[in-house]
Parts: sequence; structure tokens; C-alpha cells
Amino acid sequence: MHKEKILIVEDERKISDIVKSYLEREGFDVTTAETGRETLKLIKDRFDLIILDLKLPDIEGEEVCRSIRGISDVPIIMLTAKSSEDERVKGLGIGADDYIVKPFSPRELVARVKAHLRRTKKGEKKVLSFNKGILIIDTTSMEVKKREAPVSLTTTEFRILLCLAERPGAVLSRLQLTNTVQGYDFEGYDRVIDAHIKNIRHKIEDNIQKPVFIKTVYGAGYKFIGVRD
Amino acid sequence: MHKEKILIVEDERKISDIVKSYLEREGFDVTTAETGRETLKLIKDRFDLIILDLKLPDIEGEEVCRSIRGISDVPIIMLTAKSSEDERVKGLGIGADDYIVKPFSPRELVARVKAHLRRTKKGEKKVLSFNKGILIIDTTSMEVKKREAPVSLTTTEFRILLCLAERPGAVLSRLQLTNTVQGYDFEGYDRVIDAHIKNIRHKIEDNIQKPVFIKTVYGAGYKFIGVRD
DNA sequence: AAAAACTGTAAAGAACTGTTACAGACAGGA
DNA sequence: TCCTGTCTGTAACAGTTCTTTACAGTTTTT
Repeated sequence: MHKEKILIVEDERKISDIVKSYLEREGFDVTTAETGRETLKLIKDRFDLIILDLKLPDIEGEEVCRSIRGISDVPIIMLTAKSSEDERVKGLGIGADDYIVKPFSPRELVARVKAHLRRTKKGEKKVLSFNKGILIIDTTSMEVKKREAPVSLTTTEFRILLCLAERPGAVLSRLQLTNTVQGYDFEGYDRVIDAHIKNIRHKIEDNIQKPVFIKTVYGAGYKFIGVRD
Repeated sequence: MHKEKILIVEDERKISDIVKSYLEREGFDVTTAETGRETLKLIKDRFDLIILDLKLPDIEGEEVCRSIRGISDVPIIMLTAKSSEDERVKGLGIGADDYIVKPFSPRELVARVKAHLRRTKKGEKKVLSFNKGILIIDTTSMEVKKREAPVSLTTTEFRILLCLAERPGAVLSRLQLTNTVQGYDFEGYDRVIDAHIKNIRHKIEDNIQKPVFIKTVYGAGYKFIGVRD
């Protein structure tokens, strides 16, 4: 069975240690971060759920939450010392899925984590198949097949392809792609994506001149075209 | 736009009335039930979310929750007077997605409802359809269709059309349009917009002489005419 | 009818993309 | 440890597409 990956963002070691041990006892794969910056860099690792302290040493938790929401739908549970209604409602407003007020019981946190994962885990398909099985993307083994033949993509290439294929038809900008692929605060060159796209196309397209799967949207980015089966 | 359907199961009229009015104010389609039996009969109506009181006159709320879970994944928020940790954890354990302890603030309830709906609703595309589907603008794929036929617009053309179509009937000045399209500190020529409008008309209008969708407002700018469906 | 505002066109100019080549980073094996 | 091959990010170039400009001509308003 696949272990669910959970990220805990909390600057107080004491708290994150306790939470971590509780979650690990339940069989989760737990990573911890202490700062907002660290968090944003880790996002590319595709966690299944994030537990986020509202008060962080560098960036405000709300800011981090919004940033994550900009590029991902991962469930976020906020930890907050503030318990006034305004703060609580605000937390949900900025994109958190839930919050827990400190001091909280670890058991309750675990229960909430499970409740959220139960929901998201459902419709999640681990294998994406397009155009009557011509292109198959297996997210767990990170394998791609075209007409039954395995295609070897690098990690970066795989991430880009997956990011596009998860939303067939949707136009994704180069920035959105770098965010998902390299981490949020990547400062580099947009054109990196172009280079990777070229390589991916060489591997999955029949005719590079006329790409079928990854289309270029002039002035906007790229989009994946395909019919899920 | 499709109204989300919410079912409130609560035997105390006073409470359900308040919650109902708050939710309706937010544009939800609200139904109420007072007993467990009633609830189970209503489930087939496929609600988008259910608010369920733990204490009901006939069947226990937990029982109802389990029954619903047997046939549906609809998000369930439990209302409970019990606030001991055990009860709360139990609530989540039997399949509820969330719980709120009475007495609760209606604002918070609304916020939680929205948070849950946001999650299930994702993947929903933002599509503008006008005049009985004659003109369709899909914002995520950046595609426009006229009478089912795809129209290929450039990114700038798309932005201008979208900007106009988002506010049918509203007159937008050339300045407003350049701002949306090129950014705020654009110093250039207003006439750029004219050129783009011309190009867009060529692509989406049946008769360039008599544009139906984009009308010129002499001395002011342009407006989009269309009925949303 | 005069003035003001709008449209069409074509060409210059700007911006964007695909491609190639290369250097540094990294990982695995000898 | 050092070597090797692979991967990733950078840079530059050419070809393409789009945007802007300028101007001439048309339409609308007063």
C-alpha cells in the first residue's frame, strides 16, 4: 500500500515532534519544515496533506497558504492559537480546508487528517490513460507508456507531463509549470520549460512537427490534449 | 450558474431556520428535514452537502451518517452539543467530514460549508456561454467556439474578448481594455484596441458590417452584447 | 456640411517559440 | 576517491507569429 505523504510546517519543535510521532504511528510518511520558505520549496514533492502553523518565523502562514493554493489543491489544515471567530473564518476563507485551535489533542488532529484524506483519496486514480490507451501515465511507478512501449522520462519531464495531463485542455503558463516542477520560489529562466517540453515531445509524440498531446499556446503556455479513458 | 443543494437535518426549527437563511443569502439551494427517516428518503435527491444534527428524534445521527455513507460520498458536517474529545473524534470516525459544536456561529458554519464545497467542486471549468450556446468561451482551455466550431484567437484577442464578455452590456473604454490586456502602465496607442477588435470580429461575427456581439459605442469604447445561458 | 470618431490595411517592429550547444550538478560504479 | 554518463539550467540563434503603428478612407454625430 502506498503511504500518504504529510508535511508538517511548525516552528516549535516540541509540537511538530509530537504530531509527527502520532502520524507516523498511523502509517503516514511525515516530513517537517520550520519556515515558510522551506515549505514553498518542498511543494513540488506533492504531499497528500499539509498541516500548517499560522504563525511562522519568516512568512505569515496565510501567505504561505495562499501561495500553495495558487498551484495546488492539496488539503491544508491550519494550526492556530487565535480562536476568535474572525480569525477562524478568515483561515477558511484564504483556502485552508480546516483549522485546529491550539492547544489541540493529537488524537483529534489525526482524526481530522484521516477524514480529509478519506475524501481526497477516493476519486484519485493512480493511472492516467489517454486516447484509448495510446498514452498511459502511471503516477505511482512514474512510468509512461506509448502504445504499450515504455517511454523513459526524467523526473522533471515526468512532473511536467503529469502536471499538464492532470488537467487536459487547461492552459498552464510557464510560471505555473516551474512552480510545480522546481518549487515555488524558483528564480530562473522561464525557457527551461521550453527545453523540457521539446524533450518530452521527442519521446511521446509521433511527429514533432505536429504534436498531438502537448500543444503550444502562443503567448500563454502549454496545454495537454487528450481524452481520458 | 448551478446552485449548490444543501440539506439541513435538524429538529430544532429555530436553529435550522437561522442556518437556512444564512446559506440562502449566500446563494445556496437549501432543503430542511427534521427526522432521520425523512433524511434517508431525501438522499436520492443528490445534495452537494449535508448538515446533520447528531441528536434526532427518531434515529440517531450517527446511524443516519453511516447510512448515507453507505451509498454516497456527499460531504457531511455534523452539528453536535457534545464537545468531549471522544465524541468529536468519533464523529469524524463514522464518516462525517467535519463537525461543529453548538452553540456555533452561523458565519463559521457558512465558511466551513464553502471550504468543503470548494474542494469537491474543483475541476469545474469556468465557461461562459452566450445566446443559447452560439458563442462559448472556455477560460481554462482558452478556447472559443461559435456554433460548435472552434475559433482560434490569439492570446491578446482572447483577453480582450473575455474582458468584454465578463460584463455583458457594460461599456469599456479603450483605456480600460489596454489596461487589462497590456498591464497598467501601458503608454501606447489607443488604436491598438481597434485593430484587435476588428480581428476578433472577423473571427466571431457572422456579418462584419453588423456585429452582434461586440458593439461600438461611439465616443466611449466597446461593449459586449449577449445573453448568458 | 464640418468635425469628430471609427475601420481597414499593410508593413515595421516586437515578442515568442523551437532548437541546438554547452557547462555545472549529480549519481552510480570502478 | 575519481571517473563517467546523465540530467538540468543557461544562453544564443533563427524562424515564426503576433502586435503596433501609421495612414487613408469611411461612417457617425452635431
